[in-house]
Amino acid sequence: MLTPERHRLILQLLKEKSIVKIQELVDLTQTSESTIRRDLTQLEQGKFLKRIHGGAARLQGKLSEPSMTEKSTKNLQPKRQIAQYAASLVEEGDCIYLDAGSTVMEIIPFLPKDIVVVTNGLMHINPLLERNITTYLIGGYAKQKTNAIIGRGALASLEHYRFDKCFMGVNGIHSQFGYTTPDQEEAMIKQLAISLSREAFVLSDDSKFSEIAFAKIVDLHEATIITNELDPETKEQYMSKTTIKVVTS
Amino acid sequence: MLTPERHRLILQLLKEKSIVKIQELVDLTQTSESTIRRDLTQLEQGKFLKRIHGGAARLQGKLSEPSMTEKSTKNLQPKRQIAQYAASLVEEGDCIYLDAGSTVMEIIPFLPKDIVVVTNGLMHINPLLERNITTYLIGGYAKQKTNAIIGRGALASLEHYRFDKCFMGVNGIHSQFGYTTPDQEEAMIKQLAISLSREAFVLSDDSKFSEIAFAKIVDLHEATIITNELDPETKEQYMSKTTIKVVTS
DNA sequence: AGAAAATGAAAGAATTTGATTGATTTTTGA
DNA sequence: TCAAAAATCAATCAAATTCTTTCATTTTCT
Repeated sequence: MLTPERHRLILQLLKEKSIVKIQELVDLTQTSESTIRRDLTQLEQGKFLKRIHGGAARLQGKLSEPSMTEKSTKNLQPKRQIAQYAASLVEEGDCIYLDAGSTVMEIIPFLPKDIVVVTNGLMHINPLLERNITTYLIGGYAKQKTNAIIGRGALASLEHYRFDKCFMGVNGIHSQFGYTTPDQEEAMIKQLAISLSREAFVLSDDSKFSEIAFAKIVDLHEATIITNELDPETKEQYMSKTTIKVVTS
Repeated sequence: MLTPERHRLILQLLKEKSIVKIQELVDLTQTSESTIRRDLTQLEQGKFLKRIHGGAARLQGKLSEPSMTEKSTKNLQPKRQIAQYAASLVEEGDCIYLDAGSTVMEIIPFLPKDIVVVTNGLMHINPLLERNITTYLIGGYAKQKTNAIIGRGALASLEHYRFDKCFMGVNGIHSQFGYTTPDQEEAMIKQLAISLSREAFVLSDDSKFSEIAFAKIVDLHEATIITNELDPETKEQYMSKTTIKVVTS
């Protein structure tokens, strides 16, 4: 991994955590402790962070919102592992579709730069543009709650594209009904995007496996699930119907 | 657990409790009594708290209150005056187009709620959704520099709409060539949006009137210029070709 | 290929930590 | 009130962790 890439990852993590341990960064970047130490030294010289014994701390960041943020960061680790693996599937030159949603957003820092991204996720735009990734946005109705573009116009807009791969988030995965999401409109977008892709991937941490179905959106056969730990019973239940890639820490 | 992280937890607990016992902190941080004592000593030296027998107490003055940044006075900038007037032209039930750009964005706080907005400006989305205004986004290529959606897809996406009014920003206004903008792609979007509107308005403070033309985008006849002060000579120069509404303070 | 830069590993120095000990303070109970 | 008991405290030390420095190896650039 290139130096600027590592630096970017480190600073990104610091935006969320305010304090990071060396070991976390070693895991995140898959490099040695020495390299991380060198990175931290450089970043400190550039006044991007402050080194502390055992890791690094954010400089100007807000120290005053631990309760909510702290909780979300604990749930962030599996999400990020999944995202990192998913991003490794993307090859240079690919044209990919990114579904709206926080899980899928985690992919962005790990994506190669020389690709084209199409998305209906408003939250994705800034991180993508900051990385200088060519980005197309689906047109249509802007839904406030999920920051997604949906509706009839979105479907029409989406139809003009074809994708090498698409990465979808879901609210739940149901062994019989398929991937579920509470909004029929969003479901239609997801389904269309999947049908426009040569390969489809669903990002889901284990909490999403449940037997509560809201809206059937697509048969399990058509996509690969990328998830973290999964108890054997659940896995067996799904394995006959779909491909499951389990990302371990 | 890293030292600053413990310190943060201790101070946070002190915000809620005003007095904390050593044992509470041991439980909270999962460390030893010795460590907590050392932490308290350090935090007392830094004047963050006062040690008391059995624990620590919050001290009176709150240093941690970064005084709220003073909201801008009632001194309305020209941009805002123009925006406020422009917004007053919008009636309930209207469907309007908002061009990308910071000048046009100023309109948003003044818009009536019961309208439909279509835009190619990524920066507009959040303020619009926060006001619960129904918002549609044009699809297409996301241009980083101006945070605008442009390109062939954007034109196609735009074509499906019709507007009661549209509000455009410009880089310059040229008496002969018309409204100018440095990007041909953006110019095409602007031109199409204007042609799809029953009425078109151009928002421009006086600094935009200049004789430097980059790209002609539309005849002056088709739109009304909303601007602030304008010297008589300039005004006369344009008046025969377009409608000018001058907003005064 | 050769030079320059980046990387990973290792050794010793420095820091942090937890347990212990004895001193000090607070509480208890007659 | 006073002394014993209990709780808290500061000081110390050894173990664990982390840090810096150094050097050989790999990668990258010319």
